[in-house]
Amino acid sequence: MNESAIAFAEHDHRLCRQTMLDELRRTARKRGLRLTPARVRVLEILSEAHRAMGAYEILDRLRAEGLGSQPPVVYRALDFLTGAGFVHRIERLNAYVACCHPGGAHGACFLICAGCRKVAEIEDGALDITLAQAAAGRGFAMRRTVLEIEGICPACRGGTAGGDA
Amino acid sequence: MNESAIAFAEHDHRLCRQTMLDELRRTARKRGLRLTPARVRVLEILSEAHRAMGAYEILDRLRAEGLGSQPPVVYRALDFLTGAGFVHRIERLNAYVACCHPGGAHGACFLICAGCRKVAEIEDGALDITLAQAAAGRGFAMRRTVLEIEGICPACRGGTAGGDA
DNA sequence: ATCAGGGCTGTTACGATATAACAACTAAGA
DNA sequence: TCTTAGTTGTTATATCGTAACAGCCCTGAT
Repeated sequence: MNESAIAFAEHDHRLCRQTMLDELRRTARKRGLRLTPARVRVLEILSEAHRAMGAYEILDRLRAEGLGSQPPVVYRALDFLTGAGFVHRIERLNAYVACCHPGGAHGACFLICAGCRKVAEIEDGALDITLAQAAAGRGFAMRRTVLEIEGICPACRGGTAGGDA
Repeated sequence: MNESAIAFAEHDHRLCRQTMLDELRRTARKRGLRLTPARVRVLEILSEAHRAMGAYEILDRLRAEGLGSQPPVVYRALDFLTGAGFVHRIERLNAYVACCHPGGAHGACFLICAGCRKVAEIEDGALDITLAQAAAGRGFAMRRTVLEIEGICPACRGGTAGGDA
């Protein structure tokens, strides 16, 4: 779960989902957060996809399963999961993606493939440091960062599709 | 016009606007772009503000001046100016800001002050390089970047207001 | 001088994303 | 058992953005 850009590599999504849900339950117990069906299901949906999904796209799934039918349902679940560190919002896409290394606050950077629409979250210490320096050097107190790189992922570059790995 | 984070420092906004417009006219002549009243006025409005403005906020101004009253008017002007490199979109805010060093394509990074809502564009070579390396090292072909740092600007930190410098 | 075509404008209509507000319910602790 | 904080369901609406099309105007070719 900690390789570079795992989302772009072939792997078992069911395992991702399971790991993620275990982690969510553990965190919830530890911090006294309440898990509800909609919250759990939204994280499941996102962690199987490895791509950013729009709120209304997620809502359609919930609706089909009888877990809610109005926008606030999904936005509330997303707020909860974002606050708990299990979901990130991708500003560039107005969409949401499951976090690859949940558990703590961390500066995230995303690689967004314009070919297959997958989104990979990367951790890069050098990047975090450079960014912190850029802000601090200008007397700016950094609070939250949005780092999103749009481009073409290895699979799509290679022509090996990348469709729904 | 090339200092760090000029938007956060006291300075004469009329000069900003004038410099910007001169540059726009020069570029337009050179590249055969057509300047229209709405396009010029949108850049004027943005370059006096030094903050991100929503499209509908700009539209209200245009409307008051008889330069157009429907959303497509302002979105078309913004598309033009963005394409020409004179305006950037701030994804985090769904808003637009005048470019501080127009003329060429460049990786931009923005400091967004949560206090006074001003937005400063910075150039940082180290940041550009680190980012390029982060992408390249993962086999990802970078095309466009979104770098936005939310926090508190020097003026707002100091308590010296920062309201409408 | 005229006319063809590309680019721009004005407008209607609509789609997509997100939130405010409030009443009703539920679970956990006093 | 009662209280209360948190959650849900729902209606309504705000905010942001675009498709589509008719008409205008400049420019360059004839």
